[in-house]
Amino acid sequence: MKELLDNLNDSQKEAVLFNDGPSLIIAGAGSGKTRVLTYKIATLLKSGLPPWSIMALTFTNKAAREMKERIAQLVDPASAARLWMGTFHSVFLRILRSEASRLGYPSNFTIYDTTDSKNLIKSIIKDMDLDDKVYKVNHVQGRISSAKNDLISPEAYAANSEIQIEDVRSKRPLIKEIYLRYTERCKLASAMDFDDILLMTNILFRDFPDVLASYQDRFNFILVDEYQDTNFSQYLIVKKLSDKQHHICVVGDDSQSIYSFRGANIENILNFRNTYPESRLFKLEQNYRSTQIIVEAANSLIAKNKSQIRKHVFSKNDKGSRIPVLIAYSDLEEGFMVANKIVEMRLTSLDNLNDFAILYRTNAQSRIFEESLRKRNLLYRVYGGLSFYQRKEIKDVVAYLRLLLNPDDEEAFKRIVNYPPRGIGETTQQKLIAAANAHKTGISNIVEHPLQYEVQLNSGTVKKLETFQALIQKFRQQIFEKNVYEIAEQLLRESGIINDVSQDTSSETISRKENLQELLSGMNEFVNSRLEEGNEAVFLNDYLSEISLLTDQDEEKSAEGDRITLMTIHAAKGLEFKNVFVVGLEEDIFPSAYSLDSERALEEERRLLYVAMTRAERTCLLSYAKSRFRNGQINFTKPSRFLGDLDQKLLDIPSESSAMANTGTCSWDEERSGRFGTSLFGHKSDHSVSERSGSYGNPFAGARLGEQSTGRAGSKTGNSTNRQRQSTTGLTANPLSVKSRTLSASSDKSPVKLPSASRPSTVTNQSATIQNYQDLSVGQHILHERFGKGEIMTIEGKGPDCTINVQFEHSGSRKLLLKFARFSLLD
DNA sequence: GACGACGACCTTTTT
DNA sequence: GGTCGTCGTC
Repeated sequence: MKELLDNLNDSQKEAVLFNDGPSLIIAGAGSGKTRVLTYKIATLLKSGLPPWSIMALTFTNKAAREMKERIAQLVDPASAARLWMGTFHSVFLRILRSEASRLGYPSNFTIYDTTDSKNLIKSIIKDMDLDDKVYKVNHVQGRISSAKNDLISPEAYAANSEIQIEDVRSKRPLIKEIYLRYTERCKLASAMDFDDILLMTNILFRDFPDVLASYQDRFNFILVDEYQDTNFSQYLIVKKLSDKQHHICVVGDDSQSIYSFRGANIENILNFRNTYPESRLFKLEQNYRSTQIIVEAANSLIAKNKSQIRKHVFSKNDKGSRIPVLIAYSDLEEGFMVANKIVEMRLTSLDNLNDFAILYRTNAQSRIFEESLRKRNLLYRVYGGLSFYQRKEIKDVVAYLRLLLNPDDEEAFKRIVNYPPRGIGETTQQKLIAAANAHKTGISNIVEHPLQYEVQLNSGTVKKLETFQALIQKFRQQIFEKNVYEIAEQLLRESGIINDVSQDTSSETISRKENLQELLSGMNEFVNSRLEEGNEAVFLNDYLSEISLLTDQDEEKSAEGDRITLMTIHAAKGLEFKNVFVVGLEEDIFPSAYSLDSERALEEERRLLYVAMTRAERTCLLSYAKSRFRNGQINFTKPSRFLGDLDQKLLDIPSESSAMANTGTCSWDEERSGRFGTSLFGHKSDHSVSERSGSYGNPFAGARLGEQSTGRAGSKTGNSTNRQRQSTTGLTANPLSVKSRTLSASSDKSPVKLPSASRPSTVTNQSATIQNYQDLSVGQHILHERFGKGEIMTIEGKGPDCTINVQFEHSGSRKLLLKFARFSLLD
């Protein structure tokens, strides 16, 4: 016990040792939060508390697994295994399975994942004859999900005037009806969605006080990690469970609350002390991870947020060096700069590729970095995106398995009743489901006795259904006789899936086959490891329960050697890397365009950057591009306002790039000022500020004001066509793009002749097309809007049809058609 | 009912 | 640029 505590600093020790009542541990980034949690649990175990009386709730399965491992080392593996430790969803799913009957569910109920939910909502919208352009699935699903997280039933939803006003105002008054039907359909299908797991737990505890009491007695101690990311539903579960013994300890950092989009409520942590007035507060403020400069910079950023718990995170590590800001002309160049920087850093250090992470706001941003890293022969690994279990072929097999276990699983049924094709199409499915709904019964009754329920089917269809049923029944009889692997393997063959996948041999189907193979071996592994753990038998239900809550986050495939990590910032939470690139620091990306209309959302974006920066141990680098290819066109971007929030003293902004900026894009500010006069904007243009700022001042402050006050109103309306045009010309310059050629034909008419006179002052106009073709010569240096700096290698043809070959510094060599190419001359 | 072509819309973030 | 859904044809 004593040795245990020797590894902790004073404030950590205090937090670990206080177990007499509720406590809140505010743990700054890198302050050893996990350590405190594990040591606390270890201490509790060593003091004699049985492991099954401790509930520890984490945010991801991975976090739970890691903590278990550490506790296994600190105490012993057997105790660690018996802890009730896991995500909210997995822990309460376990409880729900054993109490399901009280809620009117069979214990083998299905978990609908988000795709299932959306599909169901989609079909309800269709059933109701609503316009799916107005009732967008994502929106409706979001409304329902937040209602559930706020514990608002369909009835309460309909009765809540505030909600109703909102829905009516957004022209979607019938969401209440969709919600109601959705709930009924889930019930008929014996299915719960993710939110239901928490909602149903609350209902269970509300309606069955005896059940609640038994769990209150059972769990002596409840710990919650990442408390800042809990939602109301989770808050209430924890509150109720701990109401008797008051042994609750929550750990979190309000500065790292980044999940409000899925209902997380930062108020939970901010108000903890009101909820538990007798609680103790502990603060862990020493950051052991990062350099002083990184910590200070992150502090300077987060200080711009209004709502937070006061704390002072500090580091006693090396001071470190200032935070480099990489400025690129285009998204493409940003990729090259980052890749080059990594190469450069590895020349002067012994860092492995594992020591580097590229963190971005959205998954879509990964591609460019993948390309640039590939070109540099740097190995990398992309996290996120489509999880293994979300792939079509995998979901198909899983749907079969789900249907075996739960015959009423409507979404699984729809998915596979006609896959592989067996002549039971849309129409038949519709009839079956309509009948199920009409009779308020599960789909299995209808499928087994279509004629009794007066479903109008021709005899051929009935036959086909019977054949399908026979197949399912055959396997269903085996689910508690054979293990998952055996069942799935046989099922793949007999259902015709293997056949279907093997039919054509395009490269895509090959990988589908491989995926199926991987699924099978995963099942095999699952069975074996469960047997090793001492389980007597491992069946389908165990497997499905396990994977229903699994995400790719939890895939532990990271053993594959030395690679650079690419992931979203959300995915990076809780991780640390020696060197971190935070990329795409541009308005509308980071902060996201969706966050701009609310201060709350904006603060969350700021916290997101805080999280990103504090992942770094030694070096944190920030980057942005001045133009970005998005949704099929080039957009000009503004540096993120967050760059301006950071303490400028701590940033390292290359003077060269601000000099380059003057010749390039920034000239549009001169133009703008020239035409309209500075007074209109009431501030200096970006670059004139940044010019001064080499050593002092805030180069981004101007940018921020600028984009807010001038609005890009002008460019949004009148000039948007110009922008599009520009994107086509941009593409034309790209020899790889075939499509663009056809596009450029249509825009041919105007842009060529427009140059100076008739065009309004826009970005487009600035690094304008070159009119005096004779000015060009081989060897001339140019600055291209998208490709950056380059040198002209050859010139071919004359006049507007002249093409030049340019060797770009970071974008390779490209052929540019002069009349379209947008660049300015250097030298 | 299956398949292929075309067009719309898209992008936060995930248990 | 990529995916998903719709529409038209066989």
